[in-house]
Amino acid sequence: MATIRDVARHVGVSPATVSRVINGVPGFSADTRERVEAAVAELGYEPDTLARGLRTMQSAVIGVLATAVSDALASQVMSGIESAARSRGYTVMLGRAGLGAEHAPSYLRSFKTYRAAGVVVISSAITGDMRRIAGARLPLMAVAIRNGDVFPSLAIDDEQAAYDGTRRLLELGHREIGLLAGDESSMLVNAPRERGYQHAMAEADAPTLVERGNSLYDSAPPALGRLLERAPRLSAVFALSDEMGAAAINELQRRGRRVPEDVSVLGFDNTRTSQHVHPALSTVAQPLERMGEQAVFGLLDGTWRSRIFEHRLIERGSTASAPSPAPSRKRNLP
Amino acid sequence: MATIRDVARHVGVSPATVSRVINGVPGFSADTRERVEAAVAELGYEPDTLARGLRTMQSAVIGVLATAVSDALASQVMSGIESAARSRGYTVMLGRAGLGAEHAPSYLRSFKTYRAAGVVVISSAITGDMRRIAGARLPLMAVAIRNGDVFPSLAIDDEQAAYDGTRRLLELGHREIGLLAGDESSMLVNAPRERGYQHAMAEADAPTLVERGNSLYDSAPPALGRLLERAPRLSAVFALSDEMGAAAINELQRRGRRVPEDVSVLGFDNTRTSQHVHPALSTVAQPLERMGEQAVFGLLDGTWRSRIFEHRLIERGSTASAPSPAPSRKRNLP
DNA sequence: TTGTAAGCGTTATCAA
DNA sequence: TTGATAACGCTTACAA
Repeated sequence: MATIRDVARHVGVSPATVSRVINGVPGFSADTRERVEAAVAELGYEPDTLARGLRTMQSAVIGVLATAVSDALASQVMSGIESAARSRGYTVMLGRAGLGAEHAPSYLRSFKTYRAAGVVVISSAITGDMRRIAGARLPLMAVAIRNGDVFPSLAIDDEQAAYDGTRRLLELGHREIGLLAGDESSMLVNAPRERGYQHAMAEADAPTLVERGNSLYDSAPPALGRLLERAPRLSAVFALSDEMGAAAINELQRRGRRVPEDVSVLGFDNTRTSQHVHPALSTVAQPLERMGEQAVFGLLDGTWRSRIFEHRLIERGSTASAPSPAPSRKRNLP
Repeated sequence: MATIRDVARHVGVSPATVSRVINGVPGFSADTRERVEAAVAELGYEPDTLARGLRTMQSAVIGVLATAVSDALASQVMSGIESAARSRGYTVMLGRAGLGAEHAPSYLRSFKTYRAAGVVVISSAITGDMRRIAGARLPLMAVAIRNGDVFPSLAIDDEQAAYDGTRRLLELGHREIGLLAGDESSMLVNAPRERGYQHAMAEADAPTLVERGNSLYDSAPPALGRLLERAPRLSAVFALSDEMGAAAINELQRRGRRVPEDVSVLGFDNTRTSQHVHPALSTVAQPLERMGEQAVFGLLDGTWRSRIFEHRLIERGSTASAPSPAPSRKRNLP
């Protein structure tokens, strides 16, 4: 591999001059510039990132911390991160924090010693510990989760979004709406969503009905079972994740209920999973890729301030008007 | 951030000694070792990866090149890569090559200047171009794709796997089995799979029936439509990707056919998508995570030789015996 | 068992 | 407009 000295020698200038040309630092004639560029091309010279990073005390990497790398939501955010990073000439370093964020410290240390420009943390909280490890040089920014001003984040207003989703179901004439919530470990995103649901239901004077899964597919059927046991005639299910929403659709159909004719299902997040069921899952969308992009731009431009993104209700085939209630026997008695 | 000199000064030894202790290079007393370790802990010293990499001419990073970051198959492989890398103290650098591998060169160059220990390329071919850019120092290893001995890879025997899948469908009594194939751009994995299908069908003297999608969900319904048009009474569909398989199940049900009672559906890859439909998709499984792990171990241990992994048929709810043929009118005529 | 010193490939400072 | 030089933090001969 050619070094900057090789190029310098080849052109007959000093390494410093070559460096200036490469980095666009003023201080060279148009002539030398051309000759340097020619030599760079001819020798196939690539600046050594490690040496440069050592000298400048920073390198062109963005760290990413996801709870699980094969998670659909995280994948979509990462997709945005990658494209933004690439557009700025940065590369992405990937770390899996684990469900309890147990690997976060070691990855953070690693990112720090690589002199990463910043780290985006996907849908898990930035703890004081993490901040302390990262230190002043390494800005952290959370995506798809927030906690007031405790840490900088790019997220939607989960409470409002869940409120809007519930409202829509209510508007469609549903009253018995079951909530498939996530587990305690992700309270920062689940609690506000639950509040949004509770709020809308209270406003409409409708009875609330909550069962808890863990946001993953397999947790939904049993939770749905419990919902159905408590409210056999429920006409809508609001799942706080698309995986649970997809599972709800499938489980409902397995139990002989039609979706959306008998019961409507609404999901959350708009991950690709929502399009992999039939009928396709209506869902409360977060602009995940855009959030990923903006996170790296924020990190790189030094404007790592929190921002709230617009959520959006996407209605696909899984939601419809509530079925007109079957005539109740009692009332029909003369 | 503390440097190695700070630690040295703190202990009252030379930087060299500290370095030796840290790297376990023989040449220090038990006593100094303890004192150095204490100082390291006290100062919170972390060796600078960049400086170390510059000096040793290599760094603890593994590059990953995926066609798309948010792809389910790639995600699963990456999951294995991450865990193997972490177990060896390596970090993962992520690159998205794009469908036509258009970004592969630039990422490869980047990985090279970071002095990565190796690169794993997920389900796309390693071209001569890529090899040339990587040079001798940067080993490349493909996963979930292969091409004889043209490049080193970890993959299943796609032809045999598709053959086995088709055989199983045949054993279940199916004869009219439609194939939902992928597109030309991924021929290295699709062609052998198609051959496997053709081979099994020919052996059984059954008519072949192929329509092409692009491996993604949305491409399947139209392709399935064409299949159904050509063979309205087909009793099984073999999809060469789980997304297409999932889509086939949903589309079949939408058209009023029961799965698996009327038509069986078999998928390919065993990505998480296969479990997100109802009935759950039977599929030909590749050990994706394990392949990812083994790829990094191979890269790191310098044994980057091709290896064929065992595929496995996973039967879930989407496959069953062929329906007994409805009595054909003609034959029933006396 | 330990220390000295050189050098990895850059860039920044200073002088020309 | 250019060049010499030092320094970034580390490892590794080589010397003691």
